[in-house]
Amino acid sequence: MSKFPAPIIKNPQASVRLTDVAKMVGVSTATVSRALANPESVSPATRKTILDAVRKAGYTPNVAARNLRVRHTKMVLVVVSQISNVVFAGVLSGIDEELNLHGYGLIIGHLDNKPEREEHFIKMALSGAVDGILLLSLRRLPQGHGLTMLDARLPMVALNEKLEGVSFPQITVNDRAAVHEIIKHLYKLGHRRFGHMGGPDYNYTGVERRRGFTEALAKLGLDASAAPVWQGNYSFEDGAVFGPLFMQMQPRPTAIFAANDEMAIGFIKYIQQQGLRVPQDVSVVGFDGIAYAKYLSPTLTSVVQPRREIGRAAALMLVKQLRGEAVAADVHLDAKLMLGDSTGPVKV
Amino acid sequence: MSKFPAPIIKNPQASVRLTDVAKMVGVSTATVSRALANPESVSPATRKTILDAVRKAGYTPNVAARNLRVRHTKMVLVVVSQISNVVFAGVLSGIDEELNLHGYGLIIGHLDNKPEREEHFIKMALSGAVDGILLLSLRRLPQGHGLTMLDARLPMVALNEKLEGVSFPQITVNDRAAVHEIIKHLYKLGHRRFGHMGGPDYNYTGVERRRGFTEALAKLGLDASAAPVWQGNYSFEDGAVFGPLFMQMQPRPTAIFAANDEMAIGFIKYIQQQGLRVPQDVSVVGFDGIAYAKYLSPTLTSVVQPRREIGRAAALMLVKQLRGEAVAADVHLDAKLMLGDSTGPVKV
DNA sequence: GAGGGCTATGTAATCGATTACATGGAAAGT
DNA sequence: ACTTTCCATGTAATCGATTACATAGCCCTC
Repeated sequence: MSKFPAPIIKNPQASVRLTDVAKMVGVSTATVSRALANPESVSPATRKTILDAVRKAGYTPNVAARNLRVRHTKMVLVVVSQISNVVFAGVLSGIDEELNLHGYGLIIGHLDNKPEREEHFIKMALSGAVDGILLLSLRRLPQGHGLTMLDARLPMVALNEKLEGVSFPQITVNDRAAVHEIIKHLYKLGHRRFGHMGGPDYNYTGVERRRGFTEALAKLGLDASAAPVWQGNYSFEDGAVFGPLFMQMQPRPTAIFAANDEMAIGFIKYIQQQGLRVPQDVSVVGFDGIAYAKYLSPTLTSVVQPRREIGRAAALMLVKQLRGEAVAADVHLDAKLMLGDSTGPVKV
Repeated sequence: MSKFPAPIIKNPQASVRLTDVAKMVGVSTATVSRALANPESVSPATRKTILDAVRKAGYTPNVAARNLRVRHTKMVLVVVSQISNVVFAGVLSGIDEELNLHGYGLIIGHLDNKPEREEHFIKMALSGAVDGILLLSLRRLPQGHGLTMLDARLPMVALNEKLEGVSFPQITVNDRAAVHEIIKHLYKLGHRRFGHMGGPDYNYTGVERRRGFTEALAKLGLDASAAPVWQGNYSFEDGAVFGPLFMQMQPRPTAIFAANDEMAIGFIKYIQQQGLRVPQDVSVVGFDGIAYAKYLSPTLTSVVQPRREIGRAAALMLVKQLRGEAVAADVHLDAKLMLGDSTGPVKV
């Protein structure tokens, strides 16, 4: 058994080459190539003949050959930890949209929450399969490890992350400011005892949202160190896990800020089952503003992230680098507070 | 200004070629290539020297050159109408997982609900950028149009769709059987007046779920033609749109089956706002079994789709074709009814 | 009408791997 | 000792485009 089975080409004779078209028309391959890439550089008459022949023969240039010769692929790799995450999916849509506009294609490197897969995508990038890389919400790694080692090799942009000691631009949402807004809103409703269900601290968003929380409390003159801060992994399940912890507190916080919507939802479900009412007994705020938030009972107060814009901005920055243009060092976008029914005045 | 700007290579001299390694070691390029692809075919001594040099030089084979020569890319294109759809995202995860296992990479062709983009991916496939294609829930097109025209050119598999006059295998979920189960369940709870919020009829799932609905009613001896059947586009918004239609019916159906969860959720939200209670006043069933279904109030009765398995099965079938192995004509997977609190006995 | 410039096209090198075929030498068989 | 086989390696063709450079013909100009 051969180690390299022949590729299955259902219809081998159907593959038309540039040479074939050239022969059909009776010109050189150079002329055909030019007629396709640079129509004005060929006389109108030959151009027409060639284009007709191309259509008739169903010729499509072989990209491997082209890529080899021109030394780029017009492809971008975006490495993402989990595509089924709705926030990432939205960002991905934005990336795809913008890249498309500029003639670039998209290869998704799905880590599936297995950081060791980075190795595979590093190889891919090094092999010249893509012209640039987008890093979406990656787990922080020691400097120079993982995909960041490609820093010096390829144009890159990081999204939703703030990597240290790295020379490429990064684009983030101003999470901390959004958290300040949340806390201020709750404060105005009379809340003074807060709790936070935070995300993991191996990436930017988890850290920033937590930091925003303690900062905001301090700013309001409250004792941040007295506020319970739990740590979860952004799942419904972890939200539910915090439920019992919350229930047994004495006194309980009157307002909970969760670092993402899923945890907020899991938490609300749990405490509702315990007979508590939201927001009458506790106010709960999420983060991300996923579509489902509007359909829960109560609807969830959250922060809506400009997902598509994050993606587009990052893609555009990468494209600019690819074109050799200068790019801003970093970009910050703003998220917007979305008021729902899960927050209300503190119980008197 | 040149039409073809030079690619930006941040560190051009860093790109090591096979020849460079060969020179370093003092062997021919053939030997280096063999040491990498087929280690046993090279003497242990040279193998070690070569592998060391490869590591030291940081050499990674150029894929464009390889692809050109071996005439395949080890890449698969999956065309999907909307990646932010959670069902598709789950399927995508499964595809990615299985493909990975077999050494294939994944290029996602995102239509973003714009069918005209198919053209672009057809070109891509024809240009030899991928070895095979996966079609995920595509809009039905007249025979031989759109991506199905590639039927004779490349190995393909369709998911969640049943295209006509096409020679490649297709994998689907037995939606109709699942719908039968739903209706039977509701019937046992005493329901006799049913309504259906269907999906669009330009793809398989919409048609099948609607067909399952009328079939199931008929099987129970009910007058299917009397049951209201609306048509939506699977969105929350459309679910809400059916709300007023439902409200003004006289008499109202006591049970509503929605062709997906989003519509069910949008509908429930609307009628709850109108003061109706689910399931006391109406039972509602969704389809897909998205994670959020468990966190609504009431939790949603739905059908959980084996998303990951659909993806894996399809990917495996494609890989088999790619290896020239025989594959089953079509595959049907089963979905499982998931009971929630949105269904209950009919009001007496 | 000689020379310069311009346009349309052709010739052939090139990108960087893989691999069919050739070869030299060692091991094995007679 | 002589042929055969086999193993490790080398030589060079090949994949299919793009494009630098060369050239032929035409138009202009002086």
